[in-house]
Amino acid sequence: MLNYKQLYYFWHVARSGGVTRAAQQLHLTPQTISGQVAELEQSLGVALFNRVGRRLVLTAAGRQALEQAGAIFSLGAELEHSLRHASQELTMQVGITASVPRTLAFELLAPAMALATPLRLICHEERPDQLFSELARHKLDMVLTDRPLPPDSGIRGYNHELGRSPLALFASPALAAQARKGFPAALEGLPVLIPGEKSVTHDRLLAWYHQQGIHPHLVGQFDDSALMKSFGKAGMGIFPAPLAMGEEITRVYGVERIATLPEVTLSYYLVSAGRHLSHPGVKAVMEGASQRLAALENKK
DNA sequence: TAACACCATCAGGTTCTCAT
DNA sequence: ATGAGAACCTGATGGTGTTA
Repeated sequence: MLNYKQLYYFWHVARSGGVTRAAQQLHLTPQTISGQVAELEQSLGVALFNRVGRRLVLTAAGRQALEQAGAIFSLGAELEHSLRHASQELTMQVGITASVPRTLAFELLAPAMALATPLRLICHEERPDQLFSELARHKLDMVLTDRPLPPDSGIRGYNHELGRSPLALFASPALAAQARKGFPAALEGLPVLIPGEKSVTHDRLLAWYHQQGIHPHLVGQFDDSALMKSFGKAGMGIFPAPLAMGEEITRVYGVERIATLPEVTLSYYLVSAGRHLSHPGVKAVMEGASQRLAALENKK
């Protein structure tokens, strides 16, 4: 029978690069770690490390063990997390990247708040890589993002597409009127506000301008989409947003929709730590998403 | 090249848990 | 209460890397 604790010590040694560092992390002495790893090797009948000088180098078996141990501890954490939450008030920890419009995030999360079991929602906004790392450590139940978790990120997570919405361009009434006269050629020379470089919209919009043979006159770049809209409201420039947000943007910011760009579609994703969505709140978000997005687009 | 620091491991003892 | 075994400790040792 595999000793879970010994495997855990091995996992720490392999990841930290040595017995001493692993001992520091685990608040144990190196002797204990070394002894337990040696026992694990003996019980498995295979060397997990080659002793090269005073360094420990993973053998092929060690690399395989490291990879599978990661999956085992991830499952263990998932089990612990779900059991702990089963006996407590249901909470849902959500990470939201800055590039997801806040109103859209609200609409997507709303089905979770309508569950029969009361749920406490805790939202976090961080850089995508930080959110994905928190998700992998089971600190979050899901991440809402416009850019899926890359397969080569080394982080364990599963992308679930929630829905798509074409991109639309908005501006203050005067600027919008100028842009509409002979759209899209009329955009040449008109000021543009653009989301930050980490946003998918940033790349897609610039590519669209390039395709149309128009040189965008960039006057501002914003990680915070609400700030970009405020500048747009003041007539500082044309700005992009998903069509699904059109009704809200025109109503709240008093701007007008210039045009929809059907060839530029934005996707939104729910990223979960496990393949199956066991959390009822996460499940509700996933199930209600396409309906919510469609309802938003019909409002326009 | 010698001195030193660092690291892994061995030996032997203690503490804790669990079954009887 | 007691004994067995697991887990951990301290002290010591020897090998290796670094630096003056």
